Amino acid sequence: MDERGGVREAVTLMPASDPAAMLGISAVERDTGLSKDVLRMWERRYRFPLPLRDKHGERIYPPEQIAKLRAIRRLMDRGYRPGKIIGLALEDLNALGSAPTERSPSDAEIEDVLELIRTHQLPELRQQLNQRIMKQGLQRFVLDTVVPLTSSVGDAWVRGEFAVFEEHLYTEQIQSVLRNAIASAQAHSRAPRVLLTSFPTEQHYLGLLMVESLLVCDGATCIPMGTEMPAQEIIRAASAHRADVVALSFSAAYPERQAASGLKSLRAALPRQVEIWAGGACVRRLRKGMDGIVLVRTLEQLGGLLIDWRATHGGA
Amino acid sequence: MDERGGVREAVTLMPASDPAAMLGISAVERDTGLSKDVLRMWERRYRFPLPLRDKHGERIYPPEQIAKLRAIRRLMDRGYRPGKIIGLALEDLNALGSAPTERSPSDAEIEDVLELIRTHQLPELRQQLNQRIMKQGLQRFVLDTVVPLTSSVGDAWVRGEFAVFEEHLYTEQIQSVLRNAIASAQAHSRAPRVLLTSFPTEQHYLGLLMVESLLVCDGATCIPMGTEMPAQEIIRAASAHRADVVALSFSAAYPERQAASGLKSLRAALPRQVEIWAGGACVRRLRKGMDGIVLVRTLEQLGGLLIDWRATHGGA
DNA sequence: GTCAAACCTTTGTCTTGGACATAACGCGCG
DNA sequence: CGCGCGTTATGTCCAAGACAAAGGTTTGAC
Repeated sequence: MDERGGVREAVTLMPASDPAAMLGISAVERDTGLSKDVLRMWERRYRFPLPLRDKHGERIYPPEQIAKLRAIRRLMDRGYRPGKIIGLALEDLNALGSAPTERSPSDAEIEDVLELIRTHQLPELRQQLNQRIMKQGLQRFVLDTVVPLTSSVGDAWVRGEFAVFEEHLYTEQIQSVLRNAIASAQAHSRAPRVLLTSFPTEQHYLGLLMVESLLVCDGATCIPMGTEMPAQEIIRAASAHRADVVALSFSAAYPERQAASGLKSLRAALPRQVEIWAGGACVRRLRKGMDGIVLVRTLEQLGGLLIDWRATHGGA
Repeated sequence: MDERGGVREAVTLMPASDPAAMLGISAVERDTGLSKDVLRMWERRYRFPLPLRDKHGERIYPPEQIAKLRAIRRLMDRGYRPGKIIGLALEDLNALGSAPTERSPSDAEIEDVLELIRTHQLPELRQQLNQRIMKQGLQRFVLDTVVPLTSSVGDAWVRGEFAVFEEHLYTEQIQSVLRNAIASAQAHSRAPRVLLTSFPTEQHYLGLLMVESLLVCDGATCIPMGTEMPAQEIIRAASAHRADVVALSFSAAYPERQAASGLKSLRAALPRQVEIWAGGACVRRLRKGMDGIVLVRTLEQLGGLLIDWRATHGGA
């Protein structure tokens, strides 16, 4: 009932857009992550988007508007506010977005992998990734390959160079490869015991997997709980599993404010000896530190944090 | 902004419920999967739920009502309609739900695993699962262990015997184990090429993983695309990867009608030589067969389907 | 000069009630 | 029985408004 993503007929005969690509408000909500309420509110306030209407008077969004909405959403994730950018043309938005493209040194190697995705060479992709793990070791693989690769894929996707399915396929393969590597590396379980998860609405799994990989490399004991864990449950789980650290991941799309307040109340509820580590793109944007919470701004820090923890708790 | 799951104060001083456990309408939507519109509509039509109001006049739902909503949702997934059951007491709902508990013969072994989850013995759980794979082989493991185990865990969860985090932890471990098994089993890639995915809003990943496991056991080439793939993308992906079969998974919660219409339009858009296999709890409820679509009512059928396919397409 | 409190602006969520599409049900007819 | 059809049950969408909370900005104190 909440899905009307199928074909809809426009009431007008404007040849502007392919009627097959028009989406209802529910489908746009899914596609862009902007709630129905927000879509209607923007229409009222900013006069964008201005969808057509089907024969029943319901909104149908042409693909151009959906593309622009996606671009806006992407910029908002980076901290822009809608009022400032909603008036810009799609190309200007894209320019804003791709401006700070920080290409890493090992450009060529990344490009090779992108090419495999582009040409749908699944076995070769898998092999290539496994080969890199072998060559670099899991730790360097995550830091030097997975991180830049994932952001390149994300960029290519918003620029329309990658289809949705290509991005999914990539994610799928990386997850598979990382899980396997984790399983192999996971042998001796030493302290600390780290509980890995994210808050509700935060579905990004890959970040958690990268963290788990790095922690396992350094011999920590991981308790992976998957995504979208309510605070109450995190507290119960930390106690049940005698966690020393609760590690939370926040993607760029996660609202900063929500992250801060969630962390604060979690801090208040957890015993003081349990550390909280917060990481991910959202955390990178937070200006101030938070009391009793370790902000992990880059994955490279993780190793050091482990060492610190062991130094502090070694005697205990 | 869309998250108000935190503590809220009730306007009344009724001692009926713990104010800390009250949730706003957004949180309830996430928790139950019932949209805000539906929650408000039920309140109008059926006089349930009847949430309290906070000082701003906004709905706050006490835990009892949330529990009942969850039970209703669960029954609806099994085909009940809201009007018939919304008047029942929570205990009656639970009785309805747990009535057809088909306990499998190997009860005791399942119970052992449940106990490990209950007592939070992560390494033992992992070991136990891996041991079973070794003993039974991947195929029997999926059919005889994962399937009944998963449904037992689900039942225990709705009965409140398992916490959310315990269920997540279980899911996490099973996925990890299955992925590893898939990676090991995946060697020679033979026909058919099977594209694995689900429609948008269908997030259940475990079903896909089980299917992939079984297919890999029989030497098929799997192209796992993850969940929530729009029909348009499935079509593009099938073409890009020259898929012979598109396999889709539908959990119990997926609306039947949506499944049927989605499958129909997908069938119309895909080339005739590409088969469509649809499986999952939702499909099991569908009465009639659909033209040009293979309904996989139980996972056991998969092996036979592969054999059939190869028999038909062997010469080509 | 720096920090913080107070204020203004922007933005998103919630509310109500109604309209309406359409799925599911149940009945009567071949 | 199985099929078609009318009826009921159910969910989504719409509109406009209220208001809280986040972000930014200005002022004031130290």
